Amino acid sequence: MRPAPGRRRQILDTAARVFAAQGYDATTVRQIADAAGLLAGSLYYHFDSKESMLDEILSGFLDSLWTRYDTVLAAGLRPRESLAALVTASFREIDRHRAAVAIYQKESRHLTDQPRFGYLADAQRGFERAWLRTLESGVASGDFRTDLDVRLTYRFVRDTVWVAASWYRPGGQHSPEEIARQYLSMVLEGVALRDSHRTHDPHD
Amino acid sequence: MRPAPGRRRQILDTAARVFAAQGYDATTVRQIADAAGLLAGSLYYHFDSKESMLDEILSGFLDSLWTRYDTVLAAGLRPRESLAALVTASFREIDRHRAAVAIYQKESRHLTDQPRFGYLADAQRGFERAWLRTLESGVASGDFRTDLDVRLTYRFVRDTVWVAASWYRPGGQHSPEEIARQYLSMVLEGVALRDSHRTHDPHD
Amino acid sequence: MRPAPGRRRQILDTAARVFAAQGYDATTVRQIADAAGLLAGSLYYHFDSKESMLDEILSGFLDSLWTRYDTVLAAGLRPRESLAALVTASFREIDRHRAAVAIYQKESRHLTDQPRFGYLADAQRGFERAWLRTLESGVASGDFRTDLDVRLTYRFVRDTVWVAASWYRPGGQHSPEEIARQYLSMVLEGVALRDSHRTHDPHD
Amino acid sequence: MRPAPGRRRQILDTAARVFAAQGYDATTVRQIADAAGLLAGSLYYHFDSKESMLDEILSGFLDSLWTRYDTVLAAGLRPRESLAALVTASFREIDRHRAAVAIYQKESRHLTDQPRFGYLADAQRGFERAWLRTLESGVASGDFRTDLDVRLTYRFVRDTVWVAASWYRPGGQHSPEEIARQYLSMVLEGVALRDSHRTHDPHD
DNA sequence: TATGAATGAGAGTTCATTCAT
DNA sequence: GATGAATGAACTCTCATTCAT
Repeated sequence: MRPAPGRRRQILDTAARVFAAQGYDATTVRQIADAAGLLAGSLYYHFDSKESMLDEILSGFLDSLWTRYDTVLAAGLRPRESLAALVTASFREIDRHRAAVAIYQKESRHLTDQPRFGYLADAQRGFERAWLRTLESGVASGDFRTDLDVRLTYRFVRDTVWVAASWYRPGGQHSPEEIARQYLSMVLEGVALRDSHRTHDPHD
Repeated sequence: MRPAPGRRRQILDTAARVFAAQGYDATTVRQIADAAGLLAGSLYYHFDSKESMLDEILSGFLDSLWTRYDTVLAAGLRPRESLAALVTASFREIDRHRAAVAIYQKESRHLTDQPRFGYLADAQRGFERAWLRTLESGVASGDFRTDLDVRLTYRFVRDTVWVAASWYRPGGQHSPEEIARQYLSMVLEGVALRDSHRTHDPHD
Repeated sequence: MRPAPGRRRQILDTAARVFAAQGYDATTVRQIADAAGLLAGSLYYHFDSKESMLDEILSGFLDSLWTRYDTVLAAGLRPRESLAALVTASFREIDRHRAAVAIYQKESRHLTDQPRFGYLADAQRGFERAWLRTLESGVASGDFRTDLDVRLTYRFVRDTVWVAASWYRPGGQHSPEEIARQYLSMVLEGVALRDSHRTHDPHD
Repeated sequence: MRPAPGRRRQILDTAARVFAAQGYDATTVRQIADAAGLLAGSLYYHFDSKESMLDEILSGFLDSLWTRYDTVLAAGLRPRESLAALVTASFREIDRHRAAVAIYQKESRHLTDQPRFGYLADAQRGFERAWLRTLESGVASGDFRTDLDVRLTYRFVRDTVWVAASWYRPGGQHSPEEIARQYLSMVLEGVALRDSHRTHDPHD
């Protein structure tokens, strides 16, 4: 009698894993069905198209991500702390939705044109606004360097975080928080040795 | 009026552009043919298959890239200079082979399994060796920080450079050298403001 | 109303008929589909490929044929009876698998090179062994003539039987047994009139 | 200045060889061109289509064959000698036009429908008339057996000769005349041993 | 005579999707 | 909820043929 809410989720997770591994276009619904243990046709009882699976995967991930981002942005933290919180939140989402993140990175660019995926462009604009605001207020407050192109810096920070999804394996030796800390250290303090590194650990 | 030794190249460049924009699997040979100004079937006069176009695009790019990397690695530079030279060479290649780089990033992961694209895995191992060696000798020489996970740093530097291909547009306001300089500054010195930034420009 | 375990068979029989009539290469899967009453693409729900249909047709025929031949060869008949039994069995198979036999004759020569159809060469060798053994023991026993090249005779008997598939129509005026009897009479006794033919029918 | 009459012939012979080996439909004009040492497009300087090559091969063979048959039929031989002469003429043609004969046997059945190849049906009817007349006059003269179905006997004799083309290799150990003699002996006298075989060789 | 490049029709095959059971 | 069979559009690729050079 239960409509089996778990089955849907399970199929969707399977689909996400396969999409992430092979690419959306290169994945056939049969492969998803095989991996989920039913026949291709049966998927259409749960979803009305392959595209709608993709849609649900991506929008689910973005919803979850924005919930976290909004919390951070609403907290009124100082620029450095805000940036740290955004990065940490991002790595936590990579940890939880690794497949979705990988799909997002591979497919989002050419999906944004389709009306159905208009929210991808919205999200993109949202990211840009959030990061830029954080960076600019950091520059204003004297937390961040002035001599860098702020758009370039924005891209640098953004990419720096998200590409980690392409190699990060949940359950590996690094926790998302640990990775976030190291990434933040590199982004903020740089890779080159300097005096401060000799005397004390630059990250708390 | 020459019967076109360049026709092959022109078709290949077109294919690369379309692959980069839409993804390899999502691109049809008709789209390539349309963009190149001939019929789909006519492509097969010049190339064996869609896959062999991809092959030629990727291997051409990697050959070119390794030629530059090898020159840098053979120069015996000090770690900081070596890293700077590798980054600059990378941005120059991104500038020259933007489409190929984008394709490489999107498709290489799932292509490495196929024997035909085995050289992708070779290249990957080569990158790893080159970057790690550079970073490790920099750590040993006191140029780079000791408190960072070197593998993590390798991935950070590597990805940080290559994702730029996803937004970089040749002919824009930044030359590859200029972008390389700013990236290097961020990677080496960090984004956060510190004393040295106040008094003088740490790069050039 | 059964969902059709017979559908596969029916499609395969249709394919065999079309292959026999037009030749394998000249037959399109669309023609097969039309004749079977479905769309071309739907054939691939039942079969892997056009080639696998051919494979199944030929191997099915050869299996059936060898079942009969083995029975005859294991019976330990005297050479004349053995030859008669092989010929009769052959005509019965022609009657039952006319299309497959026609395909076998037209296509087998150039298929034997392909690994997938290696069993065709095996069958060929098996035929040769069976017929030669029968003929040679008949020569030894004094049943068959000594003055003929035994390999030439083997080919004569073999071909003489199988080409009949090219004009034989099941359900015509001659039963396979009747045709076998007349063929055997011609092969064994010849077409020319001789004394024995004047006085009595040499074959009962 | 010579239009190179030899080149045409050479290409046509090459085409015949390839058609015979692989089947007409399975042969591409490129394969013919490769084997003849020019490019596919260049064939169309000599012939106006692939089909016209086939046409020329088959009609050339049939013209040659009928020239010989007509000579035999016009000679007013007695039935046995006439049959012997036809069989011998056939084996000589197999020897001279092996490829054409093989093509004729494989392809003629489904070509007869096409208007262009109407002469194949004519030839078929001509064969039937010639052989039947010979056999019937032999039956009437007491040379051939009465107790056999004359149409079946016709097919038997006809097939018996022509399938030899499928294995005969010119320049092998048997001359066409030798093969004709043995075939005639089998067809006329049979394979079974009888008194006459013990005392003298039935064929001169 | 031959080449190189292209055409255009059609081949085998794949695949998302539908639907009666 | 799931299956088995089918659809129909689109795909990659092949190939006979054309034609300017």
